[in-house]
Amino acid sequence: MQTRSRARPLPIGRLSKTTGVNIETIRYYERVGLLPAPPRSAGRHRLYDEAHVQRLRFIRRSRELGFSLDDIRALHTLADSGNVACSDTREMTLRHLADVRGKIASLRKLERALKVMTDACQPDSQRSCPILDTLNSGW
Amino acid sequence: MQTRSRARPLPIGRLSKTTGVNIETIRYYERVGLLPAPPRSAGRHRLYDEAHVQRLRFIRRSRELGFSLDDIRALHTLADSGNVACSDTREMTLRHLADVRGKIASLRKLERALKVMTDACQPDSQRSCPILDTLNSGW
DNA sequence: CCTACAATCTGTAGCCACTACAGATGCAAG
DNA sequence: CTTGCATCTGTAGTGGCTACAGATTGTAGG
Repeated sequence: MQTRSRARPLPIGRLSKTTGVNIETIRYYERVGLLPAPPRSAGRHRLYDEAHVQRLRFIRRSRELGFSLDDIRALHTLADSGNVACSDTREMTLRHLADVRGKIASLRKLERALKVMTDACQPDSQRSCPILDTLNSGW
Repeated sequence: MQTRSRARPLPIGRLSKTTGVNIETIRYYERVGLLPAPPRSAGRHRLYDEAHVQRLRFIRRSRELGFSLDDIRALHTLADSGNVACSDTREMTLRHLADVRGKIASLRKLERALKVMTDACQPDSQRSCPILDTLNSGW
């Protein structure tokens, strides 16, 4: 196979397709310093290589796990620092996990409250709407 | 008791304190047409009455239940329309409930993935960081 | 009545993470 | 060389606030 030879660089549209990240988002990541600015063609079109593909996949996966762009910047710094930095990433991830669990807990509270309201709101309760009553007077 | 006499109007700071809504947020709600513009003093300071207090409490409670400002506008319209509109509010609330449940489900997926990562990342796994490995190569 | 000082005013800009244009170029296939 | 898609830059919008700056107003104490 010849894929070990230097791969030809990808324009932004192909990078977008292979990584599943929107073109506008890729340019946004470059603007905010998350993805390094690639070299350009003579006509100023961006030309990406395999390292950019890896970097962008890292970013996408981190976003899917709910990390903020600041978190991802920190993860990049750790990953690039050479030393393993496992305890740092672990700490970040645990913080994020705690955050996610907090969000789940408050959404569950919400879910329960909304369920109580819709359960109370039956077609035969005609003289007032329990949902509006709740919103008007608290619960 | 004399509280049945016409209550004296509240300036924005008192409205903020009695409802727990930030002053800037109150003005924002007025700007986006969620809270009706109150009468003003000679010096253009806003003067709120009891109806505003009720309206703002309604908004705050709806926000706490996760309704968007657009949802709340719709709820106000329904509430003000005179007829009970129970089926409409119920439908809105059910939609919102489904949305909340969807969010809970995806946060739970996230939670599981993050837990797997932090569990794999033990102090004795020295040669590479499982978290960074996951972000680099997928899972 | 005057003076402090607190409260409020308007208008604008920032936050996060994108997304959506407009209008001007570049590039590659036929 | 033409056609038509891809890409370029720059700007503005989204939701739901929040944070100023700089000017005015309201009010309590002396």
